[in-house]
Amino acid sequence: MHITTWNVNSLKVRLPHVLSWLEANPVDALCLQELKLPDEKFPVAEIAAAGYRSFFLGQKTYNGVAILVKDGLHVDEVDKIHNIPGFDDHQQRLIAVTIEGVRVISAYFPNGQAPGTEKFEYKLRWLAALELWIKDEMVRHPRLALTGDFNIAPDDRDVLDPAKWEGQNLVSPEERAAFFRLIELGLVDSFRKFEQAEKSFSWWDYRMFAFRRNAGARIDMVLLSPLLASICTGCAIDKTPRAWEQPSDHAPVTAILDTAQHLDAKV
DNA sequence: ATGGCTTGCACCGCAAGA
Repeated sequence: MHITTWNVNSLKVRLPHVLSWLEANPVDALCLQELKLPDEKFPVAEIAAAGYRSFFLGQKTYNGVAILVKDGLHVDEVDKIHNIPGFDDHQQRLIAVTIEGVRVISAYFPNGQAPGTEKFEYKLRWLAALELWIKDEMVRHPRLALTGDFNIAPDDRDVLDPAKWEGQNLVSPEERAAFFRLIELGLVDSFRKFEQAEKSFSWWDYRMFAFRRNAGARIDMVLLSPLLASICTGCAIDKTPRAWEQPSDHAPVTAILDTAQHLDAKV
C-alpha cells in the first residue's frame, strides 16, 4: 500500500497537478491539505474519473483536508472522523478513514505564525489535543498512519540553515517537544527509517527563489504506528511537481507499506 | 529588510501561509 501526503495550497488551482501526479503515481491513498474550498466545490467527479473516491472536510478560503482512495479498496464507512474528537474547532484540519484495515489520517497542523502569538498558542493546544486523541486511536488501530503537513521541522537536518531558523516558528522547542511526544507514543517518522539524501525538504517558500536554492524545510510527513513501521519498505519526497508551472509550495511525500508481508506475519 | 510570492475574497488591497 502506497500512502501519500500533499499540501496542495488550493485544490481548485492544483487539481490538474493532482490528476497528472496520480496518473504517474497511482498510490492507494492520497492525503491532501489546504484545499481552500467549501465541500460543495470539491471536485468529486473529476477525481472519480481518475479512479479515486473522495473523503473530504473543507471550508471556504482556508484549511480543508481530504483523503483520496483508489477504487476497489475497502473503506470502513462508519469509522470516518472529522477533526480531533473532543477538541472544539471551527478550522477543518483533520480527517481519518480506515482503508483495508489501515487507519489513515490526513492532518493540516496549524501554522502557528510565531512563538508568543495567539496563533502559536492555538497550535500548541491543537498539538496537545492531537496527542491525546492519537494515544487512544493507536490502541483502537494498531495499524495507523498519521500523515500531513505538520508545520514542524523536527530536527536541525530538516531546515537548510538551522542557525537562521533558531527560535522561530516550525523549529521552536515547544513545537519540537510536541512532535517528540508523538514519537514517544511509538509513532515512527517513516522518512528517517531509511537513508536519505542530505538537505531533503518537502516545502520551499515561493519567494526569494527558495526552491532553486533548496532553501526549504521538511515539514510534511508520514508517521507510522510500530506495526506499520515494521512493514514499511520506503519513504520518499517527490520534488518533481514543485518544479511544474504554478506549483504548490509543498511536495508530495509517499510511504510504502508491504501489507502482504504483514498479513503473512499475522498468520 | 516584517519585504520577498501565491491564494482567496472581494472589490483593486487585504489576510494568511511557513
